[in-house]
Amino acid sequence: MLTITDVSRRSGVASSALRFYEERGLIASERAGSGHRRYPRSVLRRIAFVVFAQRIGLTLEEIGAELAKLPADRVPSRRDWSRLSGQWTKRIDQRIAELQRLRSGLTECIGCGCLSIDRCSLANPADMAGRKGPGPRYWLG
Amino acid sequence: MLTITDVSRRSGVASSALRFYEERGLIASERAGSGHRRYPRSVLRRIAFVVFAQRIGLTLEEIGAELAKLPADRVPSRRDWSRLSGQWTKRIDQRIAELQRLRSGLTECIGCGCLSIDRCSLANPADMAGRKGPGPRYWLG
DNA sequence: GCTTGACTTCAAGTTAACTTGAACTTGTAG
DNA sequence: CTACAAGTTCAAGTTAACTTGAAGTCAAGC
Repeated sequence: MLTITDVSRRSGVASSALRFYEERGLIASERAGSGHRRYPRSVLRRIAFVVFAQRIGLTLEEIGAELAKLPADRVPSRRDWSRLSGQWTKRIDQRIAELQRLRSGLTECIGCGCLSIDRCSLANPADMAGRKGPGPRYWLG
Repeated sequence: MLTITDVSRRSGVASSALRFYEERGLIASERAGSGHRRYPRSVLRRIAFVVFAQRIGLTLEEIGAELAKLPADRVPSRRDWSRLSGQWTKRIDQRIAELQRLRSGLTECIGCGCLSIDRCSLANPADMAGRKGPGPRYWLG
């Protein structure tokens, strides 16, 4: 069993973040008699999954939903993990496609002078117009 | 000259956001005798640039720095705009490359079982380890 | 026995990019 | 002339993902 500092060092995730993840139900810990956290080795893979998923662009809430699909009664197998990440390929491809669209817009659109908002579909794509509710635009990408 | 509501409707950007952009120095306005904002048509292109740049992943601060490179004494030409966006292609390509790296990691890495943080370069890439200072990891991607 | 370091909880602070609300003024249609 | 929509400023709230600080407990070495 590992202490929180052990896990932090091995995962590169700060211990404050580990406590935060626990609060959010992403990881779990047992407690030593003293009340200190003790982690099984398997938590490292779970944390790796979280970090990986974040890089891809999932929110912690989404990640939590994914992790909830894992079997609770045993340490997840290789197969369990790969089932989870099956959906990600699609998501990555979508994002790549958007970036490529933006990329071609750079030459075609800004270059040609059509970047005038109402005529240019790149400047005001559907997912932009379709946003609703408050909150920073940043989170809606 | 356009009112703030005109500009908001034509750009799809809320008027509160337009005032915010002005406060940040991204756009400017003249004032009618009443104190109400009046915008020249050219502001629409400037706003389009901001929106576009955000989709690509630049922060408002970075965008402001780019916009500062435009000539202040005249309405920017097509050429002026395309000079600015010249750097973006590189940035987009880098992001696409990272996503593709992550994508192949999905099958190669999670699938094979090496997603164990210390052995897996995907779970702990260089740019991740190299982060320093406080603040949420989200902003450092 | 005592200090030092690791751990705990809980509340509050940080960041970017806005939005919302309050309190007030201006413009326009009837 | 009177509504009422649209504009203004300024302060404070919102979101996600954490970090930081306070105040206290636990463990190991000298």
